[in-house]
Amino acid sequence: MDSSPESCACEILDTVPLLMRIIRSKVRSQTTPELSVPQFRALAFLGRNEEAMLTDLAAFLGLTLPSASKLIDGLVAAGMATREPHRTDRRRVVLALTRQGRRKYEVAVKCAGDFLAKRLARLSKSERVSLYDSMKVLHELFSDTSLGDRPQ
Amino acid sequence: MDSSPESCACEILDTVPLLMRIIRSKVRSQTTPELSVPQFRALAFLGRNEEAMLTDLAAFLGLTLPSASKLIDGLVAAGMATREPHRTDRRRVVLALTRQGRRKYEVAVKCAGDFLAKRLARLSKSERVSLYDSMKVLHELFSDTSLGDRPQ
DNA sequence: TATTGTTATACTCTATAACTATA
DNA sequence: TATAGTTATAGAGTATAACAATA
Repeated sequence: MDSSPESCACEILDTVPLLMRIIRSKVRSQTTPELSVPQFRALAFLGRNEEAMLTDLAAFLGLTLPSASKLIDGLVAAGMATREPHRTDRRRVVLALTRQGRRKYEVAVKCAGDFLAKRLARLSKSERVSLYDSMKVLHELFSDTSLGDRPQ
Repeated sequence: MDSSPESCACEILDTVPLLMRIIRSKVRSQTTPELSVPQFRALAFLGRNEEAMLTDLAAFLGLTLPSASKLIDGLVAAGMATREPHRTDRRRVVLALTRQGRRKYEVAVKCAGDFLAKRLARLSKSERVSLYDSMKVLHELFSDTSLGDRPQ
């Protein structure tokens, strides 16, 4: 069994896009047609970041400020997010999820998680231990990677 | 250390999107501004599928036929793909990569692979063995998943 | 009649440019 | 002068509808 860095990289390139397609499909089944993919990613970002401002969100999504602003228009109109002026710096807006927005996000993630867990139950205990460890290792190894991202 | 199916699913949901962002970023750095993401995915599909017809590609990309047709227009104009009439069934078109298109795809994948491999070299041998096995297991476990995909 | 694909048209998403307001 | 955000406008990308050609 080959386990060179190159072979591992190949396996990751084969497997990660497959898993991502599955996750995206399950998430979308719970959010479309209400939310676009970028809107859902915004929901996820706002769920993890308290008091985010528009510039933060735009950077995360790889969008320009005008595009992020319009995207938030949609989330606010859908009752998923709020846009408030900042208390001290009145140039900023403070973005947050509504209760409904948070719930929508949690339900979608749970749907994907349930599907994965059901499949993972087919594995042996030792396979799952190895898998769990490997995911932790990967997360640690790549969590500091900076993405030379769009927009140009 | 918890290794229930649910915990494993959580780790996958944390780690896979992170890895996917990294892979996408590296691939894009080699293909933009020439190719859009769907065009690159089309390149990958045509690289893996000989004699593909337009309907196959549209299904894989989750696009309608008109959208897939326009996307191929772009790849043909860029010299990355060819569109020929089928030999016996003259309703069909046969899609294929040009040498340049194949090369573009291989270079982009190699760039992402090199980045991953460089990082993976930091791991111990035993960590890589576990990782390699886990990727194989995941690939096997989810390779038959059908995606209830767009378009509507 | 069903299948494969294209053309015509409209809508959504995103970017650039220009602007307002605040620090 | 620099920063945070919005409005106006134009360009990609995608969908639906209507069509042509072939099986």
